[in-house]
Amino acid sequence: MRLAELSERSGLPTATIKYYLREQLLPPGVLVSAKQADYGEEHLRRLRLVRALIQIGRMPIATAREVLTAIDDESLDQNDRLGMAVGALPPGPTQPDQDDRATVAARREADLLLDSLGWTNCEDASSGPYRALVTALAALAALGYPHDLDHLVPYAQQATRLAAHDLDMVQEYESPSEQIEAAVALTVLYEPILLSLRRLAHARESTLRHGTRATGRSTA
Amino acid sequence: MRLAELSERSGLPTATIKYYLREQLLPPGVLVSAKQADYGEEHLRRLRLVRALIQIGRMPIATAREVLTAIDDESLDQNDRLGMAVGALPPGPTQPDQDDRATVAARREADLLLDSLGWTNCEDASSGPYRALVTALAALAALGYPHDLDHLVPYAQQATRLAAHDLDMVQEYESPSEQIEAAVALTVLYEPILLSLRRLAHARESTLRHGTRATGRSTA
DNA sequence: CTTTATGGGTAGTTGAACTATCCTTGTAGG
DNA sequence: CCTACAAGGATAGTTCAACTACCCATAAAG
Repeated sequence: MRLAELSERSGLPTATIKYYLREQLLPPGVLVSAKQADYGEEHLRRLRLVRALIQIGRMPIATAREVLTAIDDESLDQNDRLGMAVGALPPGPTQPDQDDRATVAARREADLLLDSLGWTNCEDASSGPYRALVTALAALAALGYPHDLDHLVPYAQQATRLAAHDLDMVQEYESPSEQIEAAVALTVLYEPILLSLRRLAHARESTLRHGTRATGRSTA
Repeated sequence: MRLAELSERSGLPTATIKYYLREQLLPPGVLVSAKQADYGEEHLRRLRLVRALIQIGRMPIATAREVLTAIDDESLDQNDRLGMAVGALPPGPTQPDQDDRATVAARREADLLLDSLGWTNCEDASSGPYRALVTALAALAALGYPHDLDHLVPYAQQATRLAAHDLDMVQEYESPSEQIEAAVALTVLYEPILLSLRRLAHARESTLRHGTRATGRSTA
């Protein structure tokens, strides 16, 4: 199909698709003649994935490119490829963390949690999720909110169950490439689902506890 | 304390603090004399909350202002105030949703899920979380990934447990204002914790299932 | 009484994600 | 064959959010 048709079917302006081609988020179409390219269904699908990563995953274009590069790299072995793809997902490794009092304490708390769960050496101090965890714990501490093991362990338990469920989903796929794309897509797309359900559950639980309650925008 | 000291203690440039004052994210200090203002500990704390909302909650300044306005508004009754505060948190109500095939189907799936959980009328179609849920389901569908009840119910169950835990935390506080700030802060700050733990659990679970595995940036 | 710092306002900067334009090249109808 | 319309590709411009640098008048300090 032509660029114009790709644009129509994806709902994106041609200028945006050209931009994605330039940024290498979308592989070029096959040149049917020096000035005409042809795109297939795989381009449409890739475009949908790109939009999911950017809009729903809220990740910058450079990050999306990294992820897609890892997904496409058939030269690496499966483990490295998967590791690079999900490792590139935001939150990426942030700056070498200022070592203020609060951060050091938060890091200790995080290590304590991971140790108590037996999640040793799964992640060293450089991974995005670990950093994000420490940052959030530091912010909680700075505001005086609870962030000790008693409060974190329930979260970790639910996370463990979700992870098992997620891995089951990924293992439904056969080919390495499919599994890696599934791992990326399901990691990213189930995040808003989880957060939305938590918010909805807050509202539900609050109603149960306090009777009627305004639950957001019903007033606006 | 002076602006300069507030800047030093919060780690933010004075220019940024002045910007937040202008944007009404921070109440003005008490004018000690037409050209000198004085700030207290509550300003420092508010500044930390603002940074948490913006950096960790990744919300735009305008949204943070809405949330803070609701937190501060002592004129409303507790339910409305809480509802407005958490209702303003992102993802806010997005545009009136294009009614393409995929979105309609996703909405039906979402309604089915909420019905099957008995979460009726907790949230109507206009709330942010509901919209985010529908959007994510539509994206999953477009990519051909599972998004049916069987896959969503486990997520909803874990979300329910987390919500109960969260409400317990909020109810530890006595005053209405404290509860509302706690609800906002804990809603926002536990989100990255939950997502980080899920990612870490993915790595852990993957190691258990497949033996060694590259878990992200260890290769970079 | 001078020097330096402060608060407040205004305008400029930066980076990300597009978007509009131009130009060259095909391609097709007559 | 010739002309006109459209596609592809490159380049520069736009928009928005979040800061940030500068300026000026006023105070507080020495």
